[in-house]
Amino acid sequence: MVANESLPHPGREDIELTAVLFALSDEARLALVRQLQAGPLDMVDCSALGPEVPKSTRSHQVKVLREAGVIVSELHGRNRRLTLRREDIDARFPGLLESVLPE
Amino acid sequence: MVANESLPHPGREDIELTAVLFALSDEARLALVRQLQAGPLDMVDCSALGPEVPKSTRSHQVKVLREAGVIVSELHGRNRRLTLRREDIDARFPGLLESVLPE
DNA sequence: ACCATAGTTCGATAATAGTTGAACCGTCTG
DNA sequence: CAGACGGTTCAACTATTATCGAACTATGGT
Repeated sequence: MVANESLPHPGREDIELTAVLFALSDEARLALVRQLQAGPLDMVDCSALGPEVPKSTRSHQVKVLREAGVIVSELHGRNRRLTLRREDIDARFPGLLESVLPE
Repeated sequence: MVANESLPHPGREDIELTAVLFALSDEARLALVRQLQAGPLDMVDCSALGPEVPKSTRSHQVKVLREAGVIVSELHGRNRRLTLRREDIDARFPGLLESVLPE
């Protein structure tokens, strides 16, 4: 398995509410999503997960959000660019992000 | 510890978002909360948790929702009456329930 | 071409959560 | 007042999730 391959993301229709809620039920992941509100961010610049956190742990947290369909993780240069899937989540569960993320 | 004692419920201000999201991130618990949308229900009448589920398991599921502040569980005769804390959740996280429960 | 960077994956371990039977407790009904 | 009923709690077990080091891999810069 090559790190380069584009990682699997669920299609919009495959996003499950319980998976989204679970992904957001963790302080660190919620903080990351909140940070992504302002726009896409390279993983390395995401301070939300904490500076002291090993990269394998960070990778895991991002994976949970990605597999739940909350974020997109694309290869961008030698970084991963993380993007909140706002339109998809809004389409599937209108009002959810608005209620969970601060204004 | 007596079963009769009123069980601990967090005050409105102590309800934490991550705990609520976690409580709702389980299909059975989510189904129960959806059932409670229509109004309070005695625990014994809650079909959402499934009919084959042992009572200790049901008690545990209800506990998670109660401790998260999602529902109130009051002694009502020899039953437990479950009530969705709609006002409290709405006050703390406006729009959340509306987005998570079907219209 | 080399090396540093950013990140994934794997494997092990720790921590948390779920499931269930058994024992128990109040309340209601007869 | 003796059941039956509806639940809670406990303890043991299982299952899922989190954490993190180590090995590995593209990529970009020099």
